[in-house]
Amino acid sequence: MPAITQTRQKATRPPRWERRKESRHAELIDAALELFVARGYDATRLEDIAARAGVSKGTLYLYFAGKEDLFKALVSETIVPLIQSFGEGITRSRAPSDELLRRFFFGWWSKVGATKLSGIAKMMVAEAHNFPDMARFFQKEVITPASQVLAAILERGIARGEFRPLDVEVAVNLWMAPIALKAIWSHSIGPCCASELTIEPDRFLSAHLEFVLRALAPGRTPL
Amino acid sequence: MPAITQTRQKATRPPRWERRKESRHAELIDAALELFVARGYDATRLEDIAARAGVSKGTLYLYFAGKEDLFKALVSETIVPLIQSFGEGITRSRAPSDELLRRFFFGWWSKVGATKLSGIAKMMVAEAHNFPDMARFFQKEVITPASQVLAAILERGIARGEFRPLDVEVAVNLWMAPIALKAIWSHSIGPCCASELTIEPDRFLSAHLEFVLRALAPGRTPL
Amino acid sequence: MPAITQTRQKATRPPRWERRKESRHAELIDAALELFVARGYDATRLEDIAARAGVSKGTLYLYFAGKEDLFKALVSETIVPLIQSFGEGITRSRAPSDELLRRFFFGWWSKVGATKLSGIAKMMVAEAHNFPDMARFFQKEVITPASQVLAAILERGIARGEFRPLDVEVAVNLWMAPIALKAIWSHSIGPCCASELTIEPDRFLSAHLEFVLRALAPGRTPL
Amino acid sequence: MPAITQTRQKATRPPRWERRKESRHAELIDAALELFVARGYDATRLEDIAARAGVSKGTLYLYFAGKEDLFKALVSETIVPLIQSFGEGITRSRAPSDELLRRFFFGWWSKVGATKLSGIAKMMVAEAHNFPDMARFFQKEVITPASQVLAAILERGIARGEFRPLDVEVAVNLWMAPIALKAIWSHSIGPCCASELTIEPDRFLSAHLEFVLRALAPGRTPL
DNA sequence: GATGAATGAGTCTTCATTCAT
DNA sequence: TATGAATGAAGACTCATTCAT
Repeated sequence: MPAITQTRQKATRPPRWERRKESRHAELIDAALELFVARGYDATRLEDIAARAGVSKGTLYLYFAGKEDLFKALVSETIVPLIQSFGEGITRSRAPSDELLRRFFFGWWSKVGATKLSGIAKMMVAEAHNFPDMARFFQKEVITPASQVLAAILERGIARGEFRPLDVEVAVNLWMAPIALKAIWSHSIGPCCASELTIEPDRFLSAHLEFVLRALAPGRTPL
Repeated sequence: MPAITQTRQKATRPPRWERRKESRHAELIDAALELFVARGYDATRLEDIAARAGVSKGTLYLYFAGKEDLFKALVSETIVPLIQSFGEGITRSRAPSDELLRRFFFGWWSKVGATKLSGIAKMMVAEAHNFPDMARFFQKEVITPASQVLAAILERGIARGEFRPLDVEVAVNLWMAPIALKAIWSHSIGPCCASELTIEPDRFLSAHLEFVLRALAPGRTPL
Repeated sequence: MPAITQTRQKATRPPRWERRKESRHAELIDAALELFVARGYDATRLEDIAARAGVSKGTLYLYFAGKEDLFKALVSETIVPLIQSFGEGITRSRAPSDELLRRFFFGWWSKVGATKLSGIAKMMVAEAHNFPDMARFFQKEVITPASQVLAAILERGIARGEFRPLDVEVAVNLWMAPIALKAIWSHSIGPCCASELTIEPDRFLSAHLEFVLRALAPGRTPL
Repeated sequence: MPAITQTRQKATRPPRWERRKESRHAELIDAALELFVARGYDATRLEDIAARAGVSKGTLYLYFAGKEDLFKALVSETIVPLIQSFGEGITRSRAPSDELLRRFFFGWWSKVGATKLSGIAKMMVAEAHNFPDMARFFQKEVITPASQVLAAILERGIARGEFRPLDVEVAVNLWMAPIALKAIWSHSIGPCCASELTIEPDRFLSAHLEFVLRALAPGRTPL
């Protein structure tokens, strides 16, 4: 019955208006993400966020309790779907471990690094001190899970003899860094400098993967 | 008797202020660095900077034209000495190239990463959008020179047959990332989370060096 | 019972603020005129203007970009209606020229000199150096038009043989001075001194008119 | 004895330094007059006054208790000599009364209107509200005495039958206005507008005198 | 629900005044 | 006496938040 009603409304009223009303929340989150990432938390005025979302200043308060609440909702809600979709397919696969590594790095780039979600990392770096609980949330929900996926791949490869044994914890730290920093950079210093300095993702990721695999290659005498 | 009393008061009671023109500048820069890094540019009040430097709000304006000027002076003045001292000794050495790499990574850590200067990187990441000229300055004066030192080491090693040929530009990008991100992290998300997550520099740098050297080891068949 | 109480409170307690967009602008201009004239531009605090207009400090900025903008709006908007209403009827009249002079002086006094608009002259004198464009605007929109009306009367009288020929330009300067200075005085030194020193407008204007007419009387041998 | 010492010092030391030390007070008054007149009381910074007088900010406080004291000293000290020298010669003269009038107007212009002292009038107009006691002082020491000189001339002329009887009090008010306003104007709106608008003093004063004399001419039927 | 006028606490900045040198 | 570094109160302006409509 409600479905019918909704359908009717959709049919009779202009659907765009209807849809907007339902998606105001998401539109505000989107606008906030863009501006917080670009200008920083303090330098972003709520009025600008509202304007970008196409609503008035007061309307924002119908959806969020205030600036801080908007910030926290933005981080939480944007990160959660990110986590769920990422890494699930990888660990269950039967493919060789080097293939899993490839999927990990390229997948991370396409699903996170290349999306505007990567801006959250920049935001968290900038605002961690002022929102420590958000920083912990970010660490717990993003850094740690992603690291665990990578760690799982490495451990699987070692267990299967595809990789040489090594300090997995440190390796994960080291090998996450290039893609994490690239994401942060692309929202901060990168856009300010001549764009030719930025290396294309494919070249970047391929080289990273190759170096990682060389470091993992078994049957070598220690250096 | 009153004279004595007065003399005593003069001796014990500290004067309302001291005349220390020479050191004020550096003290204000120091205080600003600490607070800007910790709280961010906007969230830092000039009065707090002044208080931390032990002066009043108005005094700050005797040394800097305003908040923005203080920020820019801080970045410029703190970075310049950093640049000059770093990398000079490395490129002239006759040591084996792997030894130079070690010196590079450990030297960078001790001279930059471990100092409060590393906080500038975090600041630049956060404020690049609002201070694009500073971002370009940072890129030109810090990122590029440091990258060039690393590139020079790699090219020397390749030329001398110590390293296998590879894409130096990408390699530099990839291998600077871990130490750069570690510096940024240590001023943002790191302090918010349980400290045991942070890997000690020595373990971190040693592993990084080892992996890099494995990736550079010559005489291997391509993967 | 509580419901009734609440209703009563709603009825009796005035709301924290009222929504009166249309009249706020004029109320602020009014308040600013009064205070700027009395205390001078610099010595007037925006908060006092806002308070006198019955609004808060922040509200002022919804209507004016800042102190300077308020000042300029005040001058422009207050002067324009003044110009339009003055002098129109005079020049078209068929009355004798001495009657036109009477209308000019008494009309100027009732429409300008006696109103708070005369305060603008005092303000412009005080702030001309700091707002030269406003001073030019005032000269162009007030002094010059008023002078032209007086000049037109004099020239008409001379042409019709009612007045003796004379240097109209200088005469206009000289004969505007008493009424202009009286306006300025009434907003500055006048109020500070014993009020009996101030001559009533009627006695003042009548005498002025008489002297002017004697100076204009034809058929005299030159002095 | 002290005289000898002073003479010796004058002979041995560079006299300019010596003289400056003695005239600091006057130099500060001069600098203050210029800036207060040009920019207004509030908008003038003490540091600028000190700089223009060639001393440091602190030195100003060795000569004046503060900004207000400087202002008051400036008004008092600059006006007093003005009063004493003016009008004394006029009233004792045996010349015809129209000649006295000429001396009055031209003398006032050369001794006051044309000097920087005329700026004080502009200043008083602007600051009367904030310094009412100074306004009263100005009225008492400048306006009233000057008016009395003019009134004395008129009354003498009337008594001697050179002028027709009239309302002296009003006439003085009316006939002081052009020269007073000219002085005020020359420090405010005049400098902002095209200079050709300003009439030369001689033409201005001559016309003024002529009109006044026509108004005073005896043996006329009332208008 | 939606709006935007109104608020007022908070911050940067200026400058008269003080005081160690 | 002279200096100018230091102070801190004061004021312009911003913007997150509230609320009458």
